[in-house]
Amino acid sequence: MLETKAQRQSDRRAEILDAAERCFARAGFHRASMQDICGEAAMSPGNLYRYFPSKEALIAGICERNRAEAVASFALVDAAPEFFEGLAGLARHHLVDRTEDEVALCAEIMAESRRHPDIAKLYQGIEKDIRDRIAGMLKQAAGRDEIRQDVDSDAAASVLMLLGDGMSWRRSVDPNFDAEKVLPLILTMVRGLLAKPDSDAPTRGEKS
Amino acid sequence: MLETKAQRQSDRRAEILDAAERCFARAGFHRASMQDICGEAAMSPGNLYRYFPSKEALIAGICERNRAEAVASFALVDAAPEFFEGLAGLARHHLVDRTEDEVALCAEIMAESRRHPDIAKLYQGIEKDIRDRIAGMLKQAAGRDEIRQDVDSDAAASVLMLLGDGMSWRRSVDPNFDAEKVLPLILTMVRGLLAKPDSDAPTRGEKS
DNA sequence: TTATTTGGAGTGAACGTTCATTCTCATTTT
DNA sequence: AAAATGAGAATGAACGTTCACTCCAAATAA
Repeated sequence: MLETKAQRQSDRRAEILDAAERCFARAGFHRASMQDICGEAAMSPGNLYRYFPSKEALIAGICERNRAEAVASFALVDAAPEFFEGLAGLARHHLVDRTEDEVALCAEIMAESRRHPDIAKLYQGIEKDIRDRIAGMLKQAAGRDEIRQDVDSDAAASVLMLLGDGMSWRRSVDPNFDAEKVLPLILTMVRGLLAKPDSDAPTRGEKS
Repeated sequence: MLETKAQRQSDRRAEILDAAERCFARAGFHRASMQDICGEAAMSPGNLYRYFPSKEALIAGICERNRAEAVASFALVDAAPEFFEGLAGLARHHLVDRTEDEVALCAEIMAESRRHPDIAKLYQGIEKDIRDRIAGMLKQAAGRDEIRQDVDSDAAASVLMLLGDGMSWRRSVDPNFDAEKVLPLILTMVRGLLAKPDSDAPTRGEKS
């Protein structure tokens, strides 16, 4: 009974965040009014404000949810038998399989974090989490001798995140962008950057 | 006399756009009020509206100015003695040398084009311009036998633009991002993607 | 020359709208 | 009955835009 109380609250909050995500993805943070979100959530403003104290708190809530999901997705890499295979899976999951709305929402949060200091702090925390995890992943792969030893894992992590952002933005800005078509080229490039020079997985034609 | 009249108008418009750029870069498009811009331009609202019919027209004006500059910067590649050298120069010019404000403004326009259909159309026009120019650049390099012949110049152009967007966003979102440090890795990757397999410019050690 | 007209440059208060948030009151649950 | 849950009108601030008006330099008329 006491459990279900908290559970109901939590469910309601999740529903509201779902509605907010849809609205933000559709119209952007500033153009999505609280009234819109109330409509989407089938709820009155007064009631919604009992669950979230401000519009900003909605973004914060959405960020936190996404953080959990993003961090969890790194299990894909750890589970894969070989590093580049895991990386390809992660890239596909994160950059191709995502819905338009998810990509749009991510773009929206990035754009918003450029101005709102609180969101910026929150977002940068998430980014740091992800960056550390990527760097760790690279170190581990180097330890297993799956990639070259002399990579600067910090700089390489930056490059991977940069590729991710680039893919996301291209998707959300260019209607003709075909992530499926571009992904293999990206992976080829990353292989060129990280693979050991004498790798047995030739990138294109190749030569040792 | 008739010339100077039009000239004065044009100068005034440029001044207003300068002010608007500063405001938009600082606060974002939605949070920069027309009053702010008027203040920055030292001009009353009524007068400003004699030069631009709406806030949206300000963004459009800024886009057009940037288009001209972006397109012009491709001369850097054409002027370079060798393809990858030219590309590196372009990348540096576009991704490292730019001021924070310029990067922020670019991010702002991208974000805005995700919602405002008119801006989207304008921005996509610019992107098409740039994409075509990149594709042409690649075709030309292939013709000169400076890069491998079997690159899909369309997909490769997408990749290059994606790298540009990624760099820009990383710069504007991550305060610790060091473009200078990452650029060589990017160029290495691009070389790996485009260089001829028997190239005399090995990807990491170096070079003739 | 001096006086008068003209029209573009510029002003800033005011308008109508939108929006996040709050207040009051009703309904349901415990 | 008391507390939690919900509704929706009300509030007040902020914003983009407009409008009636002033100012001033140059053109024209006297």
